[in-house]
Amino acid sequence: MRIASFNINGVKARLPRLLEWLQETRPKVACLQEVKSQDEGFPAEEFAKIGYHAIWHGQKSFNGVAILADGVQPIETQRGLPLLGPDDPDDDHARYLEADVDGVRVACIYLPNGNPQPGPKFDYKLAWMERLRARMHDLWALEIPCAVVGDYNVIPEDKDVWAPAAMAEDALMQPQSRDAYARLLGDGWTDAIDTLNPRGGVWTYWDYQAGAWQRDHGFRIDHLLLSPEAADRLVSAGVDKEYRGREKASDHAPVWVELSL
DNA sequence: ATGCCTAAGCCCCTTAGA
Repeated sequence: MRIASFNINGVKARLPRLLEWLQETRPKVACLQEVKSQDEGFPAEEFAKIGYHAIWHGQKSFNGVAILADGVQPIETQRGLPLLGPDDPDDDHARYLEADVDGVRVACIYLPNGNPQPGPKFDYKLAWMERLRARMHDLWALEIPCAVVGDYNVIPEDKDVWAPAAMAEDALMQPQSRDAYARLLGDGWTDAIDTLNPRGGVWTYWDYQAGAWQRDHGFRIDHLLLSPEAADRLVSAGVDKEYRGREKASDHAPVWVELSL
């Protein structure tokens, strides 16, 4: 079973590219981030025409996540991250959606960017990561194959960025961001792409600016984290890099993992 | 030290992204 994740940067602007990618790579599950559309504007019929059923959590202008499944309806299990307590500030961003597809629990995340740091946006990012960790503890306890995939907006290590110095002040690679990500791995989750490419040098994002794509100035922030029951069945994982070079591309490339289920 | 693109909104500038 192939599970893919793609930060599409606008579902309407990206629709032809997105349909093309789905038909060419045919993932069983496709998690989308930065849909940038309200619920009523989500083009579910376009996906249905090519055999994909969908659930989505939209928002005006930015954010927005969706889960598509080939030939089956994803069964929604959670929308938004549960708050950690009465003092936890309410979170109205559309950044988390979770569903069962053919016995696999799939969570689609769009983790906050956090820039500029320090500041309230960075605080929001770190708080969101704590809520995510709590949810992942619950997912872990299910003891079923589970994949938490999406745009984590964290560069885990220096080997995951073309020039660490160029990004030193960015929220994506602050020690607090990295520590929070490392805690997820410390809990036992498997970073599929890193496991198969331990030396690094794998990018999933290239900025639109300053010729970053042409110069291969990228970094890795789109991750696929697997529970032990899924990691035991890890066959391969990778980046559909060529889609970043196509006409009207997103600034992210799709990532995917193949499980023997 | 700054801007370099791109998408969306109520839309010819601002916000957000990373």
